[in-house]
Amino acid sequence: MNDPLPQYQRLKAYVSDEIAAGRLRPGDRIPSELDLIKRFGVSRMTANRALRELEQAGAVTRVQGVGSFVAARKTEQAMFEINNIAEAVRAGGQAYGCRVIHLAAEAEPEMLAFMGLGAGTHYGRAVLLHLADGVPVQHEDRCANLAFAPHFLDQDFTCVTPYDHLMALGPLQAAEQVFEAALPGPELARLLQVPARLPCIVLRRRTWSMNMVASAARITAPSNRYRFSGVTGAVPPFGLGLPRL
Amino acid sequence: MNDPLPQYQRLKAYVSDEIAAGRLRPGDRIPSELDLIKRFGVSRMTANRALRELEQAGAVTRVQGVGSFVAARKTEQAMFEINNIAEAVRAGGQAYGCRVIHLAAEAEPEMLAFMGLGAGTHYGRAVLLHLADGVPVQHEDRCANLAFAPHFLDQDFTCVTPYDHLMALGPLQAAEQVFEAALPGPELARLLQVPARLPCIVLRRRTWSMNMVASAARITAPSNRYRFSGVTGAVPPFGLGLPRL
DNA sequence: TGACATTACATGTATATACATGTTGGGATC
DNA sequence: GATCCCAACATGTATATACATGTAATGTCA
Repeated sequence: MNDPLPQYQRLKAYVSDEIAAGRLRPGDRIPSELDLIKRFGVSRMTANRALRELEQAGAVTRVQGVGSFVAARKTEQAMFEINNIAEAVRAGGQAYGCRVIHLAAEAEPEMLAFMGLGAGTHYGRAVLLHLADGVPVQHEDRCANLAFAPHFLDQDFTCVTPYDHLMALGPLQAAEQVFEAALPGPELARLLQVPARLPCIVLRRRTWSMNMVASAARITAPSNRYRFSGVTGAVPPFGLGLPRL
Repeated sequence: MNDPLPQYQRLKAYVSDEIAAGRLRPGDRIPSELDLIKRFGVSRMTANRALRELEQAGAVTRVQGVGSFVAARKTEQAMFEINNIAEAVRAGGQAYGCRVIHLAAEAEPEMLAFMGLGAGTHYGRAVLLHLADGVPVQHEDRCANLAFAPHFLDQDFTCVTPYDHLMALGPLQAAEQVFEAALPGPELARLLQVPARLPCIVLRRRTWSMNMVASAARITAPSNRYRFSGVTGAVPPFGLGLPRL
């Protein structure tokens, strides 16, 4: 019925499972082509293809003459700038701060529906206010899948952003993002310290990792304090012409 | 000094240059592995690698038993959904319409600065109102580089969206997008037929093609009538079953 | 004319082999 | 002990070959 996976796919799955399971961590040396040949009985070209494709996928770094290693973390960069708000604030030369508004083991029904997970799954919810030089720039209502991040609620989010914590647990597989505009409403306006009639941009995001929904978030930012932007592709003047495919 | 390019890179460059130059257009058949073997005197594995990597890069679609083709529009798909508004409306089962508000050979200074092009370049500006079942869903203020799209102002935008026209002229290289939230202001509110206090989402976008800025646009959409969304990466449980927002 | 087999073509994967390039460590030599 | 050379290893690329799988067109036969 179902064909067996091609050999090179099996090798890729083997290596990326080791990474996903945490047995191989960023910077670790992964099996060389010769190792894979001996372990799986394949030819070198097959092992080479597996490792090369893992490199192209950003999961692995290869250095000629030295070996292959688990890549640091480039995956998230490619995905329309899943921004680390703390880094973005600091990059602008401002001081980053965070206030924890709410922390609970239960999530709102609306958010749960958004995450698309059924009953029997446990959630952690964190409502945070991100500050730049003390001024609120983003309100974040995040719901994490505790099956993916068991210690989500134990984090001190004034030090470690949800982004940092979740990213450390596994590579980002996919992200869905929806942009909307909305008025903040009285409570949000108070938290963000903006007039209730100031339009805010609302980003709802779901991320997948380790073959499950890792977390969902609703991020609200006053449009005059924070903008979501992204560049995809290679902008010519720097990339010397067409991005080499 | 500089090593010659590897063979497979030469093949990739050859094919992607043909695409970039417009000699191969979306849907066109590209040289088969056998063609490349005969033309460049390489082995089949080398031609295979070149075409396979072009496929992974999204430039080419390959069908076993049939051939390889210039990818329809996967490029733009990968770039955070540069949506064709007409298609999006029709996909929702509504009738698409477009009203041309303004058409001129001059662009606003603000837009010109945004495009980042100096003097001596010619621009065409089109202000359009996109309708779904007669209801305005998007206001588009677009400025095209006439060096890239010389016949931009001759288009009948009630039939051909700027997207269609520009996409037909060359492959998308890069896109920059900024999302903001704003109130529409009296004139826009009148055009969009919404209350002046309804928050709208504003997307400013620049696109590059053929090594130049192809066009810039400011797209305004009432948040209750249109949403910008995108998925990046592969959503795990085989793609399906995520609750629509 | 319609059904079916054949053929040509194209891609998908896998192997064995070869040579090139780069790194590293160990051992011989001075 | 310091230096240099070389072997072992790892990746990078290329080739010839093989078989599998899939599509499309063609020709044959009823």
